[in-house]
Amino acid sequence: MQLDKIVNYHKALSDPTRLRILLLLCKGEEIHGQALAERLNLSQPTVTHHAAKLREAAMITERRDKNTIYFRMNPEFIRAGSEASLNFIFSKGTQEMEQESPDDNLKESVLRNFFAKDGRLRQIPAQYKKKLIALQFMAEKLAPGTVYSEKELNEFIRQYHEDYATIRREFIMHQFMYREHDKYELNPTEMWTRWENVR
Amino acid sequence: MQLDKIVNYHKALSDPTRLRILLLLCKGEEIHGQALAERLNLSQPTVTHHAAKLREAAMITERRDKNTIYFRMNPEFIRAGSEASLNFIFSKGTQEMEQESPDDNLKESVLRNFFAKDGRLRQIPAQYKKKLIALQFMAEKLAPGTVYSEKELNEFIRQYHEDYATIRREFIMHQFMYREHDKYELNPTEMWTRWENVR
DNA sequence: GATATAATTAGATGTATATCTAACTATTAA
DNA sequence: TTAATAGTTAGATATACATCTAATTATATC
Repeated sequence: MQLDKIVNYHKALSDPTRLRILLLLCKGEEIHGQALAERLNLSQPTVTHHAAKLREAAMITERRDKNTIYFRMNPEFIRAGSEASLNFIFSKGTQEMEQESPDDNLKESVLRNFFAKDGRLRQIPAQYKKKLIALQFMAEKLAPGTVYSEKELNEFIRQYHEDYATIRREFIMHQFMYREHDKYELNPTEMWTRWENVR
Repeated sequence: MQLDKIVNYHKALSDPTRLRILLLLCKGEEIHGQALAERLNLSQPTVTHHAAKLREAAMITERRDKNTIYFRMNPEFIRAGSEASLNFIFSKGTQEMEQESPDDNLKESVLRNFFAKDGRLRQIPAQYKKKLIALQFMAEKLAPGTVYSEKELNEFIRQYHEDYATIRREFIMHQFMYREHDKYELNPTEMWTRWENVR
């Protein structure tokens, strides 16, 4: 999973000792383990520990000469990780693909399986994605710009399901509708919950 | 301390749940707490917990409407943190200032206090920075390019201090000298331990 | 004032991890 | 082969923190 790599990148950099090690290496010089331990006032095993983490994240490279292991910074990987992280958070690259079609097959199957032939909702789907599909399907039947009283809205929902209270709450919860002083109104569709970017 | 801010930035991003929250917010939409909790399959307190961390790192902003708190991503700060982190690691900006003068006052005082009038080292400084100053002072008296036998080097060090074994080891440890088959040679001064970037 | 809803705080629990000392391994050199 | 040196591994300890449930606070509405 992509996410874990990003997490590991930031874990590697979220410790003051490791940052200080990188700082010591940032001039490009090589420094060996014992020298690091002494400079940082740490034991050798602790240096080994941090070196392993930095190596796993490809932030340093190592060279052996006799008994001594010299560390050197790997700046390209540090920069690359930073960029990958930003791209991930801002969803560069994957955004376009997932923007469209929230799984049309799923939508079809939910409409087929959860709604009876007479249009009523058999049961409220428990699974998150499916529930949203059912909610959206019903919300689309409401008139944009119209202000509904609670009573009117209950009546509307009752066309589909007896448990209007739950569904009314879900409409609010997932931002299909907005409530003010017991008056209900459809939100603009841009605000309707999106599930494409959940992953 | 500057270091802590960088650590906190990466801590904020080193948890999969928080990354998923940012991912949900990355389209610029607002999402409120309960919706986040449901989407991520977490309890509301857990969302509060993560929201607090993200807010501390200025990665999200919050807006209250009635009882509900809506979160929105703060992309500028996420990018700014990334840049600040790289600048810190690669020591942009501070590098020039600290490049010079490893604390000339300290150097003077060490040379004055630890070396006698006849030039001998009274005692090996225990404090790291001071020890390096004393070592460097002595190392500078060695001839670059010259290969010393262990005996010769011991004699040289003895000019300064009886404990030539310790000082010889320190010369190696801190990369003032290099040893191969009992032959000792001065390292190029670029390799001499630098302390400017320890902080 | 009473009730409902959203969020926060408190406290418990389990896991992750930074650090140390002691023991061990690997490499070099006498 | 033995001794010395650098590094690693094992195990202990303490702290950080992600998560939950239960109780509390804050806001809005009747």
